[in-house]
Amino acid sequence: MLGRTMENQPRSPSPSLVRPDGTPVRVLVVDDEPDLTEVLTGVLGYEGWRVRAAADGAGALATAREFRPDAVVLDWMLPDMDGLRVLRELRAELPEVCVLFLTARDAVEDRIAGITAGGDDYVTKPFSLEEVLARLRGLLRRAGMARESEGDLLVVGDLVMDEDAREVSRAGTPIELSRTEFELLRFLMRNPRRVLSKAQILDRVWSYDFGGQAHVVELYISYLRKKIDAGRSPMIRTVRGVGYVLRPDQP
Amino acid sequence: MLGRTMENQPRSPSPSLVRPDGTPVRVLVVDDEPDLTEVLTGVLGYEGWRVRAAADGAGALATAREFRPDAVVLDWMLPDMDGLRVLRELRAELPEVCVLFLTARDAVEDRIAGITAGGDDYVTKPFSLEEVLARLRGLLRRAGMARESEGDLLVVGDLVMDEDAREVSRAGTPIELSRTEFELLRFLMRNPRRVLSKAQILDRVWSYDFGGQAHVVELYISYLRKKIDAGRSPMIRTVRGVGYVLRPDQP
DNA sequence: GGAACTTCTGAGTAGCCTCTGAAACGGCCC
DNA sequence: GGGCCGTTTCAGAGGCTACTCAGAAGTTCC
Repeated sequence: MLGRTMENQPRSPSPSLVRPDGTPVRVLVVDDEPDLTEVLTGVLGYEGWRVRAAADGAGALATAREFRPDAVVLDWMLPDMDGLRVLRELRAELPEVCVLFLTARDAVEDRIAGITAGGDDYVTKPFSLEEVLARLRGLLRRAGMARESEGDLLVVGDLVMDEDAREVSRAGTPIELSRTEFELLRFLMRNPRRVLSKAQILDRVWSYDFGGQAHVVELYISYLRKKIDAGRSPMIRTVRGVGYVLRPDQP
Repeated sequence: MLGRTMENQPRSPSPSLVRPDGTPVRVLVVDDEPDLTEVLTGVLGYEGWRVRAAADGAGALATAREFRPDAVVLDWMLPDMDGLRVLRELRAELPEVCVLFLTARDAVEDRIAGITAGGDDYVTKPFSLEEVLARLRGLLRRAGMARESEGDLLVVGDLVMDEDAREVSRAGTPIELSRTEFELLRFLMRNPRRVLSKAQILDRVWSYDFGGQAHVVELYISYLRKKIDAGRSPMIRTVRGVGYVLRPDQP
């Protein structure tokens, strides 16, 4: 189900990635499902990036020519063109652009081969928004649009996350996390000292087609607490009736 | 798609090779199959080298004159010219250039063997991208464009790989690897502490025309583990739902 | 021409991960 | 204090991922 919550203004936390000249990164979203482009453009805009959308290959190329994006989020199956062809024509125009493909799960083997070798990447539908954001950040960082403060490390208090290595440690001791636990923690660590509602968490960390109950968030918070706060001073706080915050002990 | 020129900043793994003056190495890719040049220019650009492409002998010579590459990746069978002739004319123009030939498996191996006595090299189609990269690095290194940190040795923890000698050892005891095992391990060792997805591994280590399933990666990881991790503390870790990491025990 | 080796496919299996449902807990308001 | 509601935790089912084995096809080397 798309668009459970949407809060749009560009937000305060780190504008994480900017171009060398200081202007915000530009992203073009291409998908023929309006719901999906809407959510994606919403979130990307909220993250402080400049966003445009297109619904098909022709529109994508036309927009790209004028908008000159740094990255493109591109559906593999478009009504008018094959994903590979769009990629080629994009590259002809913008040699340095990064492309993140969106594909159906079963279409993965369907000749996407070689995509990751050239630095591009893909995620399979249904995906979580956090995943798309993370991949996009990774692509841009590796393409030289870096400037993440702590050399690719997320740090909140004595909690440290290395996204590339997928390692997490608190006060030096390593912590093993499952995939969902990791993504949940990443979302929390990207928004420290900020209360996040369960709906927000569900929208970002779980796939957009998740049909279950918001109860899973509570469950996974509980898992995380056991691994992260166990014995130590608690970093994950509950705000009754509102949501959760990640807060370092020493402010 | 032609000329994904890419002057990317240093990307994640080591910027491996640069010219004496500090500028990135220049490589010219010559092949008449667009798919192939596309993937090759993609990878080489991603590795931080400056890349140009040409589709035939005439184009290659014209581009070379202006681009002045340090190395050329050259298909032996071009639509307009014989590989040998291209080589000669290239050398007339750029005496120092390194050439890596791409050839069909059965084609003229002995003839090429004679040519490569002069310092050039060749790989047979279908090849893996890791192999092309490794050969190219080798050529440039021998041509004095070196500056690889550990004197041609890859070292991760107590694991050591000598690429030229094709020797691997852990904690001093030598380990025999098959060709694919070796290339897989080389890719892992070139990206230590970084989670690599099966798709990434497949795209780099297996030939570009491989039509099988990502399941082979699991199989070869299992082979590698038996030889490398047997009895010792495990270096190859599985990250469920994501991929694999090579991680030294003591960071 | 055969033996040894390598690469890949397919099937079976073990174990992890995710999610549901239900029960216990605890704050908060009346 | 009692009841209510939101939260936490437990236990377990089911699905899915990754690992392993066995064997077929291809390759290399004698």
